[in-house]
Amino acid sequence: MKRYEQTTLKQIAADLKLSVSTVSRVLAGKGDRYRISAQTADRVKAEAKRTGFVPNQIASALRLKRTHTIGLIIPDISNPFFAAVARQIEMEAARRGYFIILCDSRDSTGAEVEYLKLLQSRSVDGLIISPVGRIGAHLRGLRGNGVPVVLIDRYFPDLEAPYVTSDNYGGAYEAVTHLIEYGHTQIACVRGIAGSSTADDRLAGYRAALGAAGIDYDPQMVAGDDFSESSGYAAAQVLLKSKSVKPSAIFSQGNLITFGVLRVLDEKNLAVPVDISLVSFDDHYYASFLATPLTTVAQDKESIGRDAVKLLFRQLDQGVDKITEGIHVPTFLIKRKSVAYC
Amino acid sequence: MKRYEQTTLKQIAADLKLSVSTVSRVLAGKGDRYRISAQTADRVKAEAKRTGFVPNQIASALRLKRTHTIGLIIPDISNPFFAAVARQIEMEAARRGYFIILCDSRDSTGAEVEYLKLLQSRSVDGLIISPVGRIGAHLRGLRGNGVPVVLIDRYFPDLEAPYVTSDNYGGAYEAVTHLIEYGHTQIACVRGIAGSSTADDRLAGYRAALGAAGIDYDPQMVAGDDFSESSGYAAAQVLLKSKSVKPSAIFSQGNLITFGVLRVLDEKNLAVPVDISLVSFDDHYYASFLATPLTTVAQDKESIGRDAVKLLFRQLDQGVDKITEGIHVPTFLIKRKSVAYC
DNA sequence: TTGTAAGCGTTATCAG
DNA sequence: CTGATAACGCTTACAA
Repeated sequence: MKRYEQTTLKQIAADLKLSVSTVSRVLAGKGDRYRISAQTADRVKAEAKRTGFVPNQIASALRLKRTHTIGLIIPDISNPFFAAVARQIEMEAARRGYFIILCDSRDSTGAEVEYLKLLQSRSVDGLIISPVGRIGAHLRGLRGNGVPVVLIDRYFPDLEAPYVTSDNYGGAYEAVTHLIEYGHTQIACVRGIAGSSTADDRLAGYRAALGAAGIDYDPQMVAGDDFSESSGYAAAQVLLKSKSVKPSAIFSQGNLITFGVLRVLDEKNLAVPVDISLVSFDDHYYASFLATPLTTVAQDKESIGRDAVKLLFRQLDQGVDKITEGIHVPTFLIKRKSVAYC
Repeated sequence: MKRYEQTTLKQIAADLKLSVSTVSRVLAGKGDRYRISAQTADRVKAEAKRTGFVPNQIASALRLKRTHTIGLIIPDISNPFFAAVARQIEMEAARRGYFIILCDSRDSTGAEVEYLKLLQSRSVDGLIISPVGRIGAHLRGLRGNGVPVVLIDRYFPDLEAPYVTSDNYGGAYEAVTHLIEYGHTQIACVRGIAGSSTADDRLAGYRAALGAAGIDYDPQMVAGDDFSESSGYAAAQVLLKSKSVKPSAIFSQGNLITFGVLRVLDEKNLAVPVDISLVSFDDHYYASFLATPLTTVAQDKESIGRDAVKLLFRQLDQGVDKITEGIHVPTFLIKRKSVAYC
């Protein structure tokens, strides 16, 4: 806050005819260690309370080179998945006396790179990021400089940085296998943004499940550009309009995508699951109340957030290069009513 | 970031045998104003680029008493309403070169007060807050100190602080009137947290609509403790179990509440709208895909976020006491299929 | 056109 | 037990 007439150590010291160091030590809780007399300590505390002293963390940060701030860059805070993860991260950070600077990259690589630079000039102590593009290089530089970084949701195979993500491969495998068990062989996949580990791993899981069942993989069965509603909408349209392909089931890679798919289904008067079966990544309250309660692959957002913070602080404690671990948090398939026998 | 060997003005100055002030002036883009020769300016810029100089905003903030940071305190970032507002706020702030420190108060007054103190010690330049409790006193103190504050979603009638909120009264009035037009007279209201302007105004709108139609207000028709799903669930249960009251329609004050209500309806095998009609505050993608597409009161979250930032910066420019304006952003009723004739 | 020096508020080191 | 002093990195009068 604009600290108009904020009390400072110096003022308290002057008022009490003590030195700033003494006041600092008392107020920093180091009175005992420096054997400040109980008397002076009390006087100082009283004066601090009287004047409403609030320590200036900016000054402290400058001196200590520790801001107690961590930067959080995510593609879209209004996506329920990221909102839930962000919430968990904020809580875990707060518990440890850290603040979160929230940066919404709007799925733009440019914005992301810009944020990275700005956060650096804000001297954040660490960074949790769900990267949009392949900014491995940038991050490598940061890590090389000793800045702790944790990737969430998406990671780079070629960047030896710690990350936390769902077991996207396993989740997709389970979802598609579920579909196959219900007799489906013509299964479409509406994918997220190509090149992201999230979309790639889910696609790999999809292919593996198909393969395990002896079903040929057909690239025509895959569509979609990113994780947005509009991409889901467009993809579902081409999938359902196609002459060469006739899906009896759809595997959607994300919650927003699913809305797009549902919109197309709605427009075409296709009912779930009688006309077409549907499984979606990401779970939410609403999934059970949809026209057809949705079968979903739920992600453990709390664990993702918690583990991300844990990995970040471990780097802070033990050094950046000691931690390169990647965590794949298990998903779980919630069976509702959007899958029927083919 | 932990700026291990970060370049500083001093280093560049030493390398170039110039003074820090010169380097500072060039790199702050004030070369012209101080008539630094193009020559030296170029040398400085080149060296800055070569060494990857990033200005230390912490030092700058200490010197200038401006952190370019604004604190955002909200009750729950995973509530889609707040997530959307937060996103807008972040974007507007970023446009102006400001960062957002995100604080999730978990609807706890204690946490909120704590955050307030911490943000103060972080010297944020301003504060946007959706208050949980009646912390008017705290905020008054801040404003008295010249700290810009904007309230969102909820406001205090007794605090002359600027705020931005939906026209909750009007939105509720319209929703309930809509119900009445469909012949309902036994309309229950599942409310949010008592004492919040949001819940109070929506209740007032509800009562006014009833009154305008000559329907008596029955306190038994009102239940609910806060804006959570569990509160909605509990409230709907008492409402539907009650002997003294038989609602044919429900007006839910929030999106999470609505999930609770739906859960009860589901358990009791009550269908919307044939057995009971339902209107809910807050709109979302999912509302149109629910078993019964939901009639909702949509809030203009973008405007709320945008206006909040606008009011904040106006205070920054013109002084805190100049701005005390309250903005009520219009809502709009989206009619879908959850309301039927009684 | 450039340099000097003071100061933002804190903390750490050294001294007593 | 307490104090003086330097330093963190930057900005800005004031000088030259």
